[in-house]
Amino acid sequence: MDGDDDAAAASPRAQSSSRYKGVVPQPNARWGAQIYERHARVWLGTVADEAAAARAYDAAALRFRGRGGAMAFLAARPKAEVVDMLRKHTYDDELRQALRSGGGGDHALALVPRVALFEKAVTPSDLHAEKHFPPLDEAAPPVLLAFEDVAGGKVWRFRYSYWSSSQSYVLTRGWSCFVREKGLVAGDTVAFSQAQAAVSSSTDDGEVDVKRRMFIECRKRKRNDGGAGHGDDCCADGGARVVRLFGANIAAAAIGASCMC
DNA sequence: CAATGTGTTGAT
DNA sequence: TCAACACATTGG
Repeated sequence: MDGDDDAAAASPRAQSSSRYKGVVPQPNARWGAQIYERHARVWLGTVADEAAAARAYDAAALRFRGRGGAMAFLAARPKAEVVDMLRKHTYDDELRQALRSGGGGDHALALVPRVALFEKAVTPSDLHAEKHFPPLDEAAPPVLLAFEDVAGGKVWRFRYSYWSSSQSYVLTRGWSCFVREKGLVAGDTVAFSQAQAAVSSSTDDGEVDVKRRMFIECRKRKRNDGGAGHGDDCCADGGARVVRLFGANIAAAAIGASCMC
């Protein structure tokens, strides 16, 4: 470690680096924003607020790469994630959504003002998700809901439908993958939230639909056992445990048949 | 003089 | 493409 305690205050650029992309510390304890395009650096100016600099970069990124389409979409994502999307057959959906919301992905996710929807432990319980998610007619076909992962910005898509057999609303397709990849076990909680401000996007037809961006965040319960007696192995029951989160008792066959993992 | 943004380099 | 660092330039 370097003793830049007082140096950080006095010395120019000692303020280490920014956690935001395109944001660089300036000598006077201010922040500069820059973006690279075609081998050249485009200076976006200096501001006092680090977050403001991040927003400046965001705006620029949208301008420079917003209309880039799939190229930008791909460029903005780790190769592993793209491969992942292809394997899950969600590439088209996610690309469409990315293009609609404008931008190839924003790292400043944490800056989006959100309001909490609900939070629930991953355990059998009766959750009334229908009070929070978009209205779903019992007769209507299932819808796809997209949630942006607060940790990383990855988009998780779940099929949201009503099961008349159990008279409950459930998240099915995609949920087991989410649980597995996140390493969730019973006792952990998953928090749902949505952007405070609605986002309106116009479709090709000229229609304008207003949506709220929805977010998902994992909160792992503090673990107390050292790994012995692994009764919580999440793959043991094929993810059925987690689906019960919504009070539904999903059949293994239902997931297995359409499993995207 | 303080603030700014370009030159430049090394890394990913 | 990116950020770290140095420094020439700007302008009040």
